[in-house]
Amino acid sequence: MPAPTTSTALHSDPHQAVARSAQSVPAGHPLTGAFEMMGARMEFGRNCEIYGEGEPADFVYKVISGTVRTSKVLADGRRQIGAFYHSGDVFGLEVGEEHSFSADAIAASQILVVRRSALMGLAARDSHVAHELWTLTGRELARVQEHLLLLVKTAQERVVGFLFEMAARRPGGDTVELPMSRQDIADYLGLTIETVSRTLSGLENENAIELPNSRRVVLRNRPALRQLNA
Amino acid sequence: MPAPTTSTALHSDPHQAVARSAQSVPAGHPLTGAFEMMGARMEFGRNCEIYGEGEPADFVYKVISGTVRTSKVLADGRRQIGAFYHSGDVFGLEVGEEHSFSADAIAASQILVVRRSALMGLAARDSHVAHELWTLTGRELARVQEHLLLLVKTAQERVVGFLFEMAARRPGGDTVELPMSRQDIADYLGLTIETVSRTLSGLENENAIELPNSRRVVLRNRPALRQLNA
DNA sequence: CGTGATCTTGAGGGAATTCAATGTCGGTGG
DNA sequence: CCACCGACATTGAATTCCCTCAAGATCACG
Repeated sequence: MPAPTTSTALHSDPHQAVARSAQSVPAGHPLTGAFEMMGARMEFGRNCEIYGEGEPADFVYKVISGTVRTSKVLADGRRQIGAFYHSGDVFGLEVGEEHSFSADAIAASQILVVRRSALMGLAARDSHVAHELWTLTGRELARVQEHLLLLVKTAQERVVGFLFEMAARRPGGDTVELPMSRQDIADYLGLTIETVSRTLSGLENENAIELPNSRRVVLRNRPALRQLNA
Repeated sequence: MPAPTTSTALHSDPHQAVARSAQSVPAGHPLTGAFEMMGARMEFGRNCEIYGEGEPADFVYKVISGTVRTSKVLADGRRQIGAFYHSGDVFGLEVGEEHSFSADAIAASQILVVRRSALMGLAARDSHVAHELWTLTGRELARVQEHLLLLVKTAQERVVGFLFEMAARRPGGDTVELPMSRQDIADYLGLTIETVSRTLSGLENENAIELPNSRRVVLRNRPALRQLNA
């Protein structure tokens, strides 16, 4: 098991803005639209905390630009990353009253913030919105299950699986931009930073990938990677 | 990573019964009640498949008695268990159109089977039912996230975590009944059967637990276990 | 009792971690 | 411009943990 890692988290409390901007929306509006209409757009800097684990889950968030990670610090000090969220992704939608993970921006990010109570109220009146909320949670469930399946594989399979996951998000062809650090990747995959690094180097030596720099990966040989993915 | 394990799965197709027994229910009924009224009670024998991975998710299930496991066979032949469901648990509720895992009864089980379309129709008309469906999916999400956190820990922590999980389910005090085999536990925890067995033996040597027989565990020293749980 | 399935225990090896050192990149100031 | 610095990433060597393979023990059942 990887050793504990410490991370610095700059805290800010930018949520007052929402109260001002939040506004009601005509019932019957589809959620995707409602999100845009009801929310306040906010900026978060690199490593800025958006919310903390255990805080009241009064808001739901949508990434406009940038990247967000959710994470949790375990009892022994180790950090597990729950997910990375990119443009268009919704995060922070909880069924319970508290956030089960904390969230911070990996890079400067624009985030749309919506009152949870507003969505819930809308859902209570409009079954389409209710269905949309349910679908969001269901997609999250599917994502976590995929993540779980990654964690029972070998280091190489985890890293390759991660690369495919990242590649699938943006239509960048075979070039994948990694907005997160090696430590973030390691904490997402349940590996150490050294193992991630070694594995990437190994894949490069086998001509499966190319590493122009540490934050960019080119998938040179997808079939070979597919095979390593098991 | 554990080596592939093969498992025999007796197949039966007992779903015709549902069509006969399914009946509509007055709108506005709470889901918990609706489940009982709309469903057909069915019996599944040990190792009987309830549904298979990739099959249309036309039904939702609730355990009346017995235990159910959901599992998935990975590309390399290894099996990952997604969850164990006990009395009162709902399983098989999908947001998509297909089951993402297969499900089988670990022991002889009574299962309540409900048409998904009936629930969905109810949810479309009654926001309380919709909320209930959403809550079910949300609880499942929380459960999978807990499971995921287990998989990044050491073998000992996984096994201890599993024992606590099982102990929390039934109010049996410190005595925990394990309805599943060592292989099932191993496939749930991403370990080998040998490691599970060794870890349990180790815990017994440290007087943290007692093993009257292979399917029963007595938690002798919860504080010590709590510590090992990290 | 046998017999097979399940579980436990042992010995050895391999994969990932740990500890440690070196390398790279971007920024800042001399 | 480039030397320096800190953060991040890579590489190396040794260790640890868990897996693999194998043998024995226990249990349920005929």
